[in-house]
Amino acid sequence: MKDLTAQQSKVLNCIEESINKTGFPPTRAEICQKLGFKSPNAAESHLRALEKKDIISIAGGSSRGISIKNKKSSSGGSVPVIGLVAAGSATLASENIEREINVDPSLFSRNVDYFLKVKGLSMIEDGIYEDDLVAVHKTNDFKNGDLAVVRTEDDVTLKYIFKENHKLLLKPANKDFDPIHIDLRNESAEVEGIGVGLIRKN
Amino acid sequence: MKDLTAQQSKVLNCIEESINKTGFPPTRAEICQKLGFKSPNAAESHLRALEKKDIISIAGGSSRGISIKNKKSSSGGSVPVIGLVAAGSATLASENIEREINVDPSLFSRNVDYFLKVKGLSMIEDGIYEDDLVAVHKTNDFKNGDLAVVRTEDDVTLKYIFKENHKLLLKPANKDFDPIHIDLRNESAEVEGIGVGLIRKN
DNA sequence: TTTTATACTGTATAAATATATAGTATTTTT
DNA sequence: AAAAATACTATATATTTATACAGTATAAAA
Repeated sequence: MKDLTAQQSKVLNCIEESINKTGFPPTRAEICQKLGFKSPNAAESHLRALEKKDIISIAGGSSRGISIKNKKSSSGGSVPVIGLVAAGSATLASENIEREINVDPSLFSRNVDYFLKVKGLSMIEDGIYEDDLVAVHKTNDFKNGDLAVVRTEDDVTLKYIFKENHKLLLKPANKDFDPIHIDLRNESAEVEGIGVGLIRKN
Repeated sequence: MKDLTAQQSKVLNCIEESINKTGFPPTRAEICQKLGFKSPNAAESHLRALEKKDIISIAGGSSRGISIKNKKSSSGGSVPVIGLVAAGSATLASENIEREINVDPSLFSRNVDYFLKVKGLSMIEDGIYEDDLVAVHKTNDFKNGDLAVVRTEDDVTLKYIFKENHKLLLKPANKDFDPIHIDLRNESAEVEGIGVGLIRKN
């Protein structure tokens, strides 16, 4: 599958969010409003690009006629649980999958691609504990303050993310932990996804 | 739940079919075409009736703004979500059920009978926040220190429970809240169930 | 018995919406 | 270096769509 641009991902996310939240796809104007575009044609052309890449289909002549293709498992989706091995990669590689659980896709605001089993105490002040399962929506798009799964050069970590120009701030929710500053000119870092929910087992 | 008439069922079917087939809800005109009505108001009034019966919701002022409520998906154990009304009863009475969600029964250590939507901040120090859904296993059996849903004489509350002879201690996880002491010789209290897990939506 | 709900036709229209066209600018691909 | 794709603003408009209003008729509930 062809890769999506950052903007195209945002538009796709916007569509997903609308369907999950309201039950129906957005209009061009609604996409513009959510993403800050000032011309309906901004949304239109992104939609056409997504259609060309076979990500969505657009029903001509009908309002809100957007549907997402290859929509995997509308109900009873089986979602893998991935353990964060120290300094390991949180990919969907089968050796990292601890188990699979069935979740109602409508449970969380966005589609859940996997659950990340939390290691460490860096987020305890915001109620995210060791062995909690954080529901992760795979995307490289985020807003400042989002709970993000970030792959740095030598680690995969769950933190609040803030970006300003070439500087990335990964902020823990634990005063005993220091924020991580990353200068994207020197180091690489990639957002794997954002946390959209949490499951805890007592 | 009120019963639907034959025509209302047809309209509801038509909506479901449209969502499954196209990915978005139908317009009034499309409903008319499919069911053979000649006036858009035929569809409109059926939709209003379905809305009144709380089967669907209609987003005013937007096209195709129809969504089906309590959309319980096909498979898996469906578990109700109960909102804790202030001083209300957390029974499984249908009027308290906010929605139903499907969960993998193997997710939590014990069978989940319902989810309790948390109100208040009495447990925040242990990572249980407002609007979190606590998975509750219905039982009146508990161990000291269990997270319990307790019905007191004038409230239903979620606290850690400790029992010693005729004294019951309900302990919050928030230093701003005082523990509740109940003398079972004077007051009644009943354990509705114990918390076996938690789901949080961001 | 009167009201309310159901079940429509028919007409009309303001508002919502898709969509085309004309530009500008930057980046990526060929 | 040229072409194509990306990423928009800005304007316009035909069409889609929700939705109100005016009726008619029947069945069910109060």
